[in-house]
Amino acid sequence: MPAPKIDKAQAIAAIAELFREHGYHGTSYAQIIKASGLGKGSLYNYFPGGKEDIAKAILRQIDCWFEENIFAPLNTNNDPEIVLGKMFNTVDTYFASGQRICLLGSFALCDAKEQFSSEIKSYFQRWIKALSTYLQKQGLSETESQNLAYGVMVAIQGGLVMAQATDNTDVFVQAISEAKNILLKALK
Amino acid sequence: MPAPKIDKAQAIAAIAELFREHGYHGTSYAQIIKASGLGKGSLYNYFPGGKEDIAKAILRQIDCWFEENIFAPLNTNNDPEIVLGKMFNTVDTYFASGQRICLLGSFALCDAKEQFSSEIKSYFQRWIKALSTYLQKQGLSETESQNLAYGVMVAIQGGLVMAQATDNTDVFVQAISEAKNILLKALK
DNA sequence: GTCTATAGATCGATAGAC
DNA sequence: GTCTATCGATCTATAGAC
Repeated sequence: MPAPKIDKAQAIAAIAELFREHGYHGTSYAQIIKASGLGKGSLYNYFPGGKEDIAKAILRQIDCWFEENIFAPLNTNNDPEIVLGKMFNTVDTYFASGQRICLLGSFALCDAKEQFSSEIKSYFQRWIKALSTYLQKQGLSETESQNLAYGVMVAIQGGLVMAQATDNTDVFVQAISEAKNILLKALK
Repeated sequence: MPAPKIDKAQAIAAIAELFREHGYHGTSYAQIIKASGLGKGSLYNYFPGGKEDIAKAILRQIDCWFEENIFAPLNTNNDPEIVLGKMFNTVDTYFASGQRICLLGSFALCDAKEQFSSEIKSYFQRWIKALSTYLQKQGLSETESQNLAYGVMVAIQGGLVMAQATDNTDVFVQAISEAKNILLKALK
């Protein structure tokens, strides 16, 4: 049995960019077929549940990526300057300095809050948990750590919205830079 | 000629809530008819350009509301504690402490960025302009005023996204409370 | 000016050939 | 397992009666 011409993970990633651009309801199968390189038959073979199934696969892929590249690296005791610097760098790269949106934030705000609410909640709560746990291990109180972690998420999501709204990546870059400084200052 | 049974502005406001809930692409004429109380004929009579026309009327209504209730009151020299306190109170009420989203932020992030980009840009830039002008009149530099104003917008939009994502209004309330404190501290 | 009926296109989803 | 053809439903928009 030969390997499929188009990798499944690759197709999911391509469709994810579609969803980022047009939203969940704004994305049609016609677009999905074109972007993924898969026929409708293959799509329903891979994702029997249809569009919702595709979206959940995308959210799972994103979840895995963040687990590996953002959440897991926070599970350490290393120097805040390095650990947090790395996190914010990764965030900046992942969101292309604000040009690329957060699909979970997008789903939460507009499109598909109810449909994917458990995935959305899990994503954000695990990020907050990972970050605040790290801050606690650095000596901050539970309350302060949580508040700071929420503040970081607000800065990232707000930065993404404002970067999109004003077509200006500086807003995002500035927002996450300030968020980082607040954390480092609190740990001093 | 009798007055129309359903006020046009009232219908627009009702449809706006639909868009907030389901997004632009997620909202259908069937829902619009039901929510507005208008027939399809009336809708196309009021808004010949169809759905896009309706959305633009909504954005205009929102724009007017903010002009009157947020932007204009900033054009004063009164005490920051009062002026800014009032702005953040109005914001908190308008967005129902995070339960009600910002339609322009929603459009910017997900649905309809290109379609309404000029309306979106204008809304945010005028808010930033109004706020930073007030801050300048209170003695801050142009750069600092602008940075602070952007920070406020990031906090509001990020707070809204996170409140929706985590189903927790505290995030929003906390975010705008901090944003207010940062402004007042800078003006001290 | 507002309604109903319906057009024409596109939607998500399925069936059946290969 | 992947394709094309096509389904019924729903979409936005229009036409025509009143």
